[in-house]
Amino acid sequence: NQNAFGYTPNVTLSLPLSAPCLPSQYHSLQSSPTISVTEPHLHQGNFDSPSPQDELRASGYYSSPRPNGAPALESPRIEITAYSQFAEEEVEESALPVAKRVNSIVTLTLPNADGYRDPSCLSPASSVSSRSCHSEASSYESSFSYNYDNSPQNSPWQSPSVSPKGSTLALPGDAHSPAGSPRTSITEDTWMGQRGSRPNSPCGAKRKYSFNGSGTPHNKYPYSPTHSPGLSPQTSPRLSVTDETWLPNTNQYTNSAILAAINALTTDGMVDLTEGIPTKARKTSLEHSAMLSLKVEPLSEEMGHSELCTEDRPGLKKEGGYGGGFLDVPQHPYSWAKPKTYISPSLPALDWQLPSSSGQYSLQIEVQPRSHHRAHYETEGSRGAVKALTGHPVVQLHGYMESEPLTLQLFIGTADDRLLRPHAFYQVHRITGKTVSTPSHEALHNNTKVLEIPLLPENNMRAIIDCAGILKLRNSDIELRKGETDIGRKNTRVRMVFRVHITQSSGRMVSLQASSNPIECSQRSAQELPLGHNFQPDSKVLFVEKAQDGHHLWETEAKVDRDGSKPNTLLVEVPPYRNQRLSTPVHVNFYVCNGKRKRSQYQRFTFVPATVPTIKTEPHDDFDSPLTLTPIILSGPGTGFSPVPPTPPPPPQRVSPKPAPVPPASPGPKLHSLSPTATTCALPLPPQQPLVVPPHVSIIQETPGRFAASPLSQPSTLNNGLQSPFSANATTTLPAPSASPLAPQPKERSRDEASVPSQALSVSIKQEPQELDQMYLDDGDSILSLHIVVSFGKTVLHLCVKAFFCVI
DNA sequence: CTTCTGGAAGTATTC
DNA sequence: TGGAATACTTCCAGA
Repeated sequence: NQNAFGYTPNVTLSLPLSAPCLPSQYHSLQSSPTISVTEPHLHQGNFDSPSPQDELRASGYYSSPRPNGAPALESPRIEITAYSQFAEEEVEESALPVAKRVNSIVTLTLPNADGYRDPSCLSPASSVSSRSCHSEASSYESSFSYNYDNSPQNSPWQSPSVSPKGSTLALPGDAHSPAGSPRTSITEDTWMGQRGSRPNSPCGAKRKYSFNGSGTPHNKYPYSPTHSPGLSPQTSPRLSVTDETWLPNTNQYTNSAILAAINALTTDGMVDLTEGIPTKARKTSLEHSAMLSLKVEPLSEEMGHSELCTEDRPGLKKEGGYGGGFLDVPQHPYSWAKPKTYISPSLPALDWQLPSSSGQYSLQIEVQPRSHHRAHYETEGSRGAVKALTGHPVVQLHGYMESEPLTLQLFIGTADDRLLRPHAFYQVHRITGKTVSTPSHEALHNNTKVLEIPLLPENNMRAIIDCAGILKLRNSDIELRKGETDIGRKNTRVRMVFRVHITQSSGRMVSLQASSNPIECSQRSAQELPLGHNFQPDSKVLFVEKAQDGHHLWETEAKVDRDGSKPNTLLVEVPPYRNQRLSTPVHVNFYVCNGKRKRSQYQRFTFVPATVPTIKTEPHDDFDSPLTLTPIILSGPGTGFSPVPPTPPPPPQRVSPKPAPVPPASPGPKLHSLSPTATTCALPLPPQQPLVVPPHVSIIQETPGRFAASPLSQPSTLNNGLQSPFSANATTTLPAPSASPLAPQPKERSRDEASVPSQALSVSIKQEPQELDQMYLDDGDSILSLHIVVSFGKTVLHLCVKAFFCVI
């Protein structure tokens, strides 16, 4: 657990405090889980792991993971969190005239040498072109930016109602004061110079990827504290969590919080006591406190924003300053002038786990992004928007009947085995241009860039995400940030995370979140790893069973049928389980291997007793929708390939993410949807079905996302996910999952198979629709063959399952 | 001329 | 400890 929750962004210090009069509206947020609400089990795909900690937090999704397992405090509290430099920038950009803004940025205090030259604001990251620092686009965007900085999450001291310049209530560091105070100036040239030079690599020399960072030669650090482009020492939310992890005891923790508070109140400009020292080389409570800024969670946050607790808080939107004449830029097609729909002060931190549905509302990713998208560096031009197999990702909010438009937020999150959180090495990048149909604008939430997209009732609260690209930040830059514990190397998988905040008539706000399937962002990985394609002649498929202690109990290479394989297709025969007489389902894993370090993620495969003829494919992370069939032969992607000696080092076992309820299989003559979260095809099975090899093989594949709720009545050819009952999120990863070797592994899951009907052959697929090109059943030789053809970009994964039964 | 991409060379880290 | 293998970034060039 320590590892799993050892660090989490944000949160950290939770001190019981008396809550100042809080607006009821906000109070409810904190005190009631309703804000983010809903029962845990409803969140499929949003939780990475149902750990005890999670349970503890079940009552409020807002709470961040606590490494020590301490339950989140229910009462008002103050969180001490790294302050985001971005917030500041945000303010400036959105509230000040361009000229002024630039100037302000230029004068930002750069207490943190290792500051992350945040691309997001000053840089290319936020502009249409990643190469331009202050492009028109950038300016334009900023005019629409919300002032996240004012969010209580960022600073309890700043009131959203503060003037656009936020000249008052400056936080610990002047750096956060938009108005800007005397500081070292940073010109664009300077900025450019830094980022432009390859040597940017902070260390210049080889770096050690040790968490303690002791190996980081800070003296070689090229960045001068005063030159860092607007990076505040506090850095990311992760800092907090990290702090917790580092802090051995509560006392220290508390002290740190107090120090932080003191600093926040008395320091003019962040004073980094340890300035100059490599972040990772100095993780002491004191140090942290120095970098921390007070942060109040929703509940207590209000205290600092009481004035904002009213229905109308246009102030939060920069339009105030914007409309007030600060900026004279063209109006965006979409009017963001509906403050009511946006209440930043109460927005949950990005690292908080939120449900995808609550009550009548459900935020779903209708069309999943492709399994890989090459992210671009700041030194490169944009590499375009993230795409889906067919078009672009699509997100829709279901159950919302109001006429008020809402704002859909999008940020790039992690895709590892830990709780979802903003990815430190990737940022969403706004894409504009004639090919983009969806308006958007960028905002900053701590160190995370957030793309805000309108969700309009007239569009059925559905948005086509064709405006989001992914920017890759240099590992060296990020790793040196104070508090950053993640390493970038081989940490190239991300997820698009969508959020929507709905303010109900009661005043309560419901925040929902839906995360996409993992997306591989590195060029290399996308070209070499078995991502659903990239199958090579020597690719092999291995089945592995591991004991709890990690050692291998069984391992065998699956036989590949080259004759039956087609280009980009691997036809694999599921090997018989070592024990032909199972009494209970057995979980094993399989993966595709293209070479020594080129392996796909583990894919779960479950052998079940003959009485339960089902196959479920369970792709990694997020899904609940299983594909249950009675298979004998499983065909995968790739072209035929020859067996190779197995070489599987047991990858880290993944902790089961969200407790996805297994849809109850309902026996019936036809395919139909069994649950809102998964489409299931249930076919009646012959009473006594003869099974070959393994009496019954169960493949469970899961993927995060949503599914078509419509019943599948025609087990015939299905075209593209969108129309397929299996649509919704089909990802697939059967034989060739898309993942990096180091990527998260299949997590423990025991619930899935449990739902397998004993008398019905059920097939449920929950994958990216766009990736599921077609599915059809054909009756041949009394053997029902279920073919699932899933395309991964250029390649196609062909899953063929044959069973001795007939479709009725 | 700019942006989008696919490739791949050059550099940094690991093995 | 040096070379090979990998992974990460930066460049190039064509569309």
